[in-house]
Amino acid sequence: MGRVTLQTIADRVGVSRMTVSNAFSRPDQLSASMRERILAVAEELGYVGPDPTARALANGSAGAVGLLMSDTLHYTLTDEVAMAFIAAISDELAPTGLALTLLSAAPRGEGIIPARDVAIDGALVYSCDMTSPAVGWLLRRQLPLVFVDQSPAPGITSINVDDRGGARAAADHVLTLGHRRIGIVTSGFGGDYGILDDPRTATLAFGESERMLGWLDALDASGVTPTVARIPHGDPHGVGYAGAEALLAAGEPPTAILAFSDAMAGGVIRAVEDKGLSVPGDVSIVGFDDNPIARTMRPALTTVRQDIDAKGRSAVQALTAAIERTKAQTGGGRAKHVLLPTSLVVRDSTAPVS
Amino acid sequence: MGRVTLQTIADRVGVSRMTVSNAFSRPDQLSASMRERILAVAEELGYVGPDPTARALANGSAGAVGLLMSDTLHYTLTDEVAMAFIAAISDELAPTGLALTLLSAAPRGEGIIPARDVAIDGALVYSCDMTSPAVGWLLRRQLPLVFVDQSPAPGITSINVDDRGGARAAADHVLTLGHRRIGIVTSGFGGDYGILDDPRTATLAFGESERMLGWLDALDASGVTPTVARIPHGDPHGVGYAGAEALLAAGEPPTAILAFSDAMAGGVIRAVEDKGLSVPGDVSIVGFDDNPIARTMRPALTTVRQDIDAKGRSAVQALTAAIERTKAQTGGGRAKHVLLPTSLVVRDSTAPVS
DNA sequence: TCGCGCTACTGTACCGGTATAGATACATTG
DNA sequence: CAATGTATCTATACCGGTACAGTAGCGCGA
Repeated sequence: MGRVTLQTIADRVGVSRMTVSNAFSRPDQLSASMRERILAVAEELGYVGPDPTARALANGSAGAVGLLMSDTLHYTLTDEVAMAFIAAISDELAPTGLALTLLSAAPRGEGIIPARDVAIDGALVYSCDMTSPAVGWLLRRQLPLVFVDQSPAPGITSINVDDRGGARAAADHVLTLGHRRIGIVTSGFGGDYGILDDPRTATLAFGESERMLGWLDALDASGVTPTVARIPHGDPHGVGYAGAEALLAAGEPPTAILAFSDAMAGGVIRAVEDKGLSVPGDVSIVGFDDNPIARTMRPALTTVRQDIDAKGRSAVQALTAAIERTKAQTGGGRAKHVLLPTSLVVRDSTAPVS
Repeated sequence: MGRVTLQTIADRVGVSRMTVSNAFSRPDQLSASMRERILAVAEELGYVGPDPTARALANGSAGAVGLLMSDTLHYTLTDEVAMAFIAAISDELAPTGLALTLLSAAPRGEGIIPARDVAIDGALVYSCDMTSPAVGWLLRRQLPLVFVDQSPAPGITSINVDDRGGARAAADHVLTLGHRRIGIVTSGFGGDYGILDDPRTATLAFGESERMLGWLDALDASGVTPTVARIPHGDPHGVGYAGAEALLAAGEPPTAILAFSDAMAGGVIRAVEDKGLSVPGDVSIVGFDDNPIARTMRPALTTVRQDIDAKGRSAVQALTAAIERTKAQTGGGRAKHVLLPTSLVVRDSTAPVS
């Protein structure tokens, strides 16, 4: 027995296929009694409802949006901040009925490239390398896109966080506490590793670079030159640990360390304590993100808070708006560039220099 | 100007639409020179490739699999264990070219139910309530399904972890250390809350119930009756904290506490220490899952390890196999029921009773 | 010179729906 | 009672591809 389609039901009931379609998709187009008859027969034949694929083709919308994340999907998926972002997205997406499809940027497979071959109505591009082929495909497909935590591109709506301002606030905070020997621990793909000679000229990823600029804004203004340790991307705890070790080994140890993320700050704390120093007694530490773990860490971590929920929600709103516009053929609708604020959250990992 | 389709290109090149289709999808079906001409024109017209939706309809496969998670997608997405599971899934899925679509079980939207309306080739159902309408839709759609961390259902492949055996090992461990006053902290949706009179008769979710049985297997065998605190589902840290508080307040405090998860164990540790007791000096604590945080916790957490990576990979393998079978019309292919092993990992949060 | 097989391309019929413009029959109105 | 609605259902033409069964042309062996 072949598959049950609208036609199967139509034949059985003795009406046109269109009427059956209406019974499911536009109930106001037929009489209640007819609708009931049709639904009864459908039920009897085990028909679940119009086939999503066929429906998608006919009315030109897939019912899903894509989420493209960095090549290292695995790392991203074990990162609390990224997860909170996805959670916010899914919350905001739920009432729209759109599903969220994860697109891996690294097409390890043969010829199948999700960013090119998966049916979606639009996509969020989160913290990706612009030169990635996956981003290229999305652009070529002319899909509505929203860039998040990426270098804003002309014509494409972007949602960013004031990383620079937040980093500046973090550095100002330790400066105000009297610290002058300040270390920085950061991490990323490619570029230079180890103790950086000149962090201003180093090749850094977008977010990393913004935070670096913020830290340096404040430090330069006070005439302080930080020691910067940059570790290859990897497990954040390990990265933070290695970074702190490098800083503590390099000449006079810092009395304050600014970390690229809270996850890395956790490793920094551990390394400092393993060295026999106390936090914040001997070394003050500031993280970034206000990861949930920052609050449960011991000592509770001073950090720069970004509103991840707002980030996810704005991104979805911008995307759904763009999808609407595309559907309505309303051409323009200029790309917006949103910058969400950050704020310093002072907890127990920072103290005046002793 | 309308949209560019195969036909547009065909007209332009002066060949049939089928030949253009072959140029993209079956290069061996035409001459290299013709293919080049076609690709050149396609490039010129800004044609990206065959439309995924149309292709999906024509060859009957969507190129994506669904992942249905519990109603509280938000909580799930902030849970390290669930995330590690997703990461494993996406790793295993990558080479197949299938994308992963997140299906929310709770359709807050108007009439759109992702589990019914999104185009997928099959789905993983992770730790869901079987009575959830979303599961019902997936079943009715006759999609290839794999159940993970759920009560196995006849005819549906399931992947489970030996929760019961693991819990038994955890309980045996503290018994061996000499503990006799043992507390249990668990949590879930619905059912009874507070200190449970009889944990055997309580209404518990599947995973919760399996672990409970395991703990009781061992404790009963030693004639030990545990005190069980069950807290409504929520932030695991808070849940663990509240559970431990309840145990410590209830009569003679336990010298060992078994927690439903590592995340909850974190809250338990904090509550115990806040009470002025030391871990493991006064109270030994065992978690469950071997969450990455278990290792970085202080004291490092003794826990029951489950191989989440294997869980995700087996689930994907089972699902892709089922999808293959469906495509090949190979009817049967009996449902498999996989049970992955667990193992006790002893760290610093347990010690002999003093 | 005929038959054969091969390559390269075409024609047609789907995949399973939806939009839109009719066609009917019956009720309403002046 | 004719004219106009209006609620219901139907016919047809897509949506943008792919499968499969041709057909034409050509090299080649006998």
